[in-house]
Amino acid sequence: MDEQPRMMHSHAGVGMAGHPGLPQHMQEGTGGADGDGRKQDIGDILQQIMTITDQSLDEAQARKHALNCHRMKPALFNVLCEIKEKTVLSIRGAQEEEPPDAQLMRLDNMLLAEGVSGPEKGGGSAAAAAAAAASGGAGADNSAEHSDYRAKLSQIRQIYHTELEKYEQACNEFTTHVMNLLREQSRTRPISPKEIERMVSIIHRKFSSIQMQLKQSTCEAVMILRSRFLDARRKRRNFNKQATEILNEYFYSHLSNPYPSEEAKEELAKKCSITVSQVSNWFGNKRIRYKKNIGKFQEEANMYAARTAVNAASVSAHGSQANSPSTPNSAGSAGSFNMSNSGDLFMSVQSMNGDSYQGAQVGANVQSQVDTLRHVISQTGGYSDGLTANQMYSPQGINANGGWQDATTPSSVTSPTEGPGSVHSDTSN
DNA sequence: GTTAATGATTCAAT
DNA sequence: ATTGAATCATTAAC
Repeated sequence: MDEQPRMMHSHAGVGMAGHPGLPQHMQEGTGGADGDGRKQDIGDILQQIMTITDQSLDEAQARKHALNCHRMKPALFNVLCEIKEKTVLSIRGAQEEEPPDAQLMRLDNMLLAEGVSGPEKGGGSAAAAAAAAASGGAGADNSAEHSDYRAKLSQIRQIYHTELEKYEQACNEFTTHVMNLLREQSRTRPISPKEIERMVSIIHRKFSSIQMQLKQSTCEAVMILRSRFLDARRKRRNFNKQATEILNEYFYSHLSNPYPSEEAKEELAKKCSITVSQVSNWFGNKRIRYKKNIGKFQEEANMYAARTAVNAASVSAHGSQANSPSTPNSAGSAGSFNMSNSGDLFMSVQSMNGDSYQGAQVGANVQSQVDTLRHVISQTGGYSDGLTANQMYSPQGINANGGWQDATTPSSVTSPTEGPGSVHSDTSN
C-alpha cells in the first residue's frame, strides 16, 4: 500500500525534472517575449535541468507546486502531449499491429478441443468420448478408466480456470491501478489519454503472455494425461466369444485367401463391434500364428469349416456339392493362402484356386465354399483314403506348396498327427 | 506364480 | 498403405 505514494512521488519528481526551469523562470517574472530573451530562457532551462540532480527534494517539490499552479500549465501540457503522441505514434506504428498470435490460437483451439476451455460439461465428456473411441475398445467396460480420465481432466480444467481467473483479476487490478496512477500523474506531467490507452494495452499484452504460459502448461498437462490414458489402449481386452467366432469363421472359410477386403473388414468390424483396425490386427495375428503352427489350429479349422459348411450347404446345397468333388486332391489347400508358386501337382490346382478369387466376388464365394467343404471332407474322412486325408491338413501340404517359408515346420512329427498332437508354443514369450 | 493365449505395437519390406 | 514378423503387455487358465 505504501508503494503507491512512493511511486507517485518518484515519478512526480522525474516529471518535474523534465521541465523544471521553465515555470520557475516565468515565475521569476522575466516577462520579455523577444527572441533573444527566449533563447536565454531556454539556456537557463537547460542549465537547470542539468543541475536538477543537485537540488534537494524540497526544492523540487516547491517547483512542482509552482508548476501546478501556473496558469500556462494546461496549454503547455497540451503541447507536450501532442508532441509525445506524435513520437509515440511513430514508434507504435513500427511495433504494433502484431498478427494474432498463431501459437496462442493453436493453444486456444486445442484447449477448446480437449474440453478444457469450452463450455462446462459438454466439451469434457466429448473429449473423453473421443479418447475412448480412440482407445479402440468396445467402450462399455473401460468406464473406470473413462471416469478416471474425466476426473483428471476436470481437475486440470478447474486449475486452469482458477489460474486464468486469477490472472484476469490481477490484470484488471493492475490496469486500474496504473490508470489511476497515470491520471493522477497527468496533473503533474503531460500524459495524453492515448498514452494511457497504450499503457493499458501493454499491460494486457504482458498478462496475455503470462496467460499463454498457463495455456501452454495446461496443454502439456492434457497431453500427458491423454497419452497416459491412451496407453490404456495397450491394455488388452479379449474380444468376446461371438466376435472371435465370427472372425474365425471368416478366416477358415477364406483359408485360401484370408485377406479380407476393406469392405469385408468393415463388415466384420460391425458384426463384432470392434474397429476395422482391430480386424486387421486380428487377421494379421491369425495368419502369422496359423502359418507358424498349423497343427495346432487343425482342430479349430475343422470345427469352423464344418460349421460354415453346414451353413453353406443349407443355403445352397447344389453349388457346393458340385464343387467339392471336383477338387479332391487339392485338399492340401488347408494352408493354401499366400502360396505363390511351385511346379507341383498341388500347385496347378491351387493356383487355380488362387485365381478364382481374383475375379468376381462370385468366384470368391465359391472359393470359400470349396475351402469349407474340403475341411468337411477331410474331417469326415471324405473319400480318398486316410493317407490323403492326413496330407490334406499336414503342414507338409503347405510345404509342398512352398507357399510361405516352408522350412522349420516339423513335418515329420505333425503330419501323422490326427489333431494338435504337436502343440508347441508358437509365440514363445 | 507360471504359462499359454491373445490383442496391440513396432519395424522393415513391398 | 498393407503385410509379415517379432515383440510387448495383459488376460485367463492352471
